[in-house]
Amino acid sequence: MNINRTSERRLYQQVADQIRGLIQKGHFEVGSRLPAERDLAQQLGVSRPSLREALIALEIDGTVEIRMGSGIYVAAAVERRTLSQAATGESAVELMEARATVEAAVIGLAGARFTPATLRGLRMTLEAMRADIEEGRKPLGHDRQFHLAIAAQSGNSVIVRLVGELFDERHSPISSQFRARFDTPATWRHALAEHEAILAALEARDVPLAQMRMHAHLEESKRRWIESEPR
Amino acid sequence: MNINRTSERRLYQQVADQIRGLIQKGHFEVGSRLPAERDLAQQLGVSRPSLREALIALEIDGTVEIRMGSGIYVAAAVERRTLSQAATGESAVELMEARATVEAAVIGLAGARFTPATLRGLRMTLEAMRADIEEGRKPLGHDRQFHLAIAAQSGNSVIVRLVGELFDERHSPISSQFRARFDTPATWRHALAEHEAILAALEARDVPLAQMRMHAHLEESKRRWIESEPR
DNA sequence: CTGAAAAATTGGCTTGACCACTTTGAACGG
DNA sequence: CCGTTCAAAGTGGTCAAGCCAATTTTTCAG
Repeated sequence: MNINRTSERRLYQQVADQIRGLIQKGHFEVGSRLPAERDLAQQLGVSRPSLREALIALEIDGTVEIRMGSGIYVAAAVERRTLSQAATGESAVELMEARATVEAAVIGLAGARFTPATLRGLRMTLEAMRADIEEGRKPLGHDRQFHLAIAAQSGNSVIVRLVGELFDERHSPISSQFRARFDTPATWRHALAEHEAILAALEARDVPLAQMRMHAHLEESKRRWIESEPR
Repeated sequence: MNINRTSERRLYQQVADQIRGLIQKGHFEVGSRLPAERDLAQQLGVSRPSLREALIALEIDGTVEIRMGSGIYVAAAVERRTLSQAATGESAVELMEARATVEAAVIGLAGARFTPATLRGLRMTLEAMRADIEEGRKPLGHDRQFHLAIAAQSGNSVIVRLVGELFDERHSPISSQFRARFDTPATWRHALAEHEAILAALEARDVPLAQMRMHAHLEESKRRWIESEPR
């Protein structure tokens, strides 16, 4: 039961995913007690501090409940997820589908309103995003800025709010694992390339193409999410 | 900078709170680097593993960003707007434009999934709406049901929630006058007729036409709203 | 001045140990 | 036989010290 030590993702994230998987596969009943920290660490092939870091992550997202002196228990809240089999994954999928539908439509609305100035702004945002990636920072903020700047061109504050809320939902407590699994330099580079394709279509004044590419971008994000899901 | 050791809260939670406080009080600038783990642990009077547990909690909730070999950085605060704050600066006109854009796109997504059974359901809803109007009741509930039933055919719960929230926003305190001005038998009859046109397009399996008519319906609603506005 | 290599810095992870709280079960008294 | 008590075992909570790997800074040769 060893874990790849050279992965880009931190060890506690891998361990947390592994434990989530074991719970969802039914290796541990809801409400039951997990093996003691010392034993579980040995079974998973990691040290106790690393296991504890994973347990804190699992405790924060409500997968597990830790009782001092007693043990680690599978939280009742997980029951919902177990019912629909990885409902967190599915809701993340639904979220990305919703974004694909809405944001493609929004480009249609914004359509003709793009000016050279706003296009320059978008390009600057993407350059900042590229710098983030190359310099090891998380480009999340500029990712958000790109999507919101496009929405803003609709001139409709309700739509801007909507796009922002959907974007932020990836980071709600429910999807806290989203970032952990999704956030690697490789996936960010894909996202950047797709952003640039969208911008290129906008610069060419080809609104339908920009719509298609926005849709494709969010569908690809969904696919990357699904494929990164631990088995 | 000592921490109460006999508290019931776990140490990592106390440390995480303390660091959040320091950031919020401005002791650490956004984007700046925090002291190294070893130093920070000593400053806070805890061991390095305990500090690391706190950092994981802070990393998960997005307060902090950890870069291997580089340092711990204060993440750019993603300001999360609350729903209550939603309506500031947003007009009913913008709301209806947003609905027109989103709900037309949703029909495209739901598209081929309409079955004879669901179409029968939609027709029944419209009959109930007609009955409401003729018998002097407010058809608001069936109006909502019609829009939500269409959204539900997308098979995407995020979209259903979205359409529902946008519908309900007409009735937020800000738009309390909406109903008073808009809610007349004449306008409801117009709305019903437009609903029936949408349904007819769906029954004819003409998705693009249905999209156009949904868009037109909500644009017409907006127009009726504007024209009824007192001058 | 430039660029590459070495040193210092920093986070990532492990081992081993001790403390505090909870549970368990056996001894004890009724 | 049953309930109580209390000590031992089990479990999470925390700490200390150290080594490794990635990054940053410094040094120094060209």
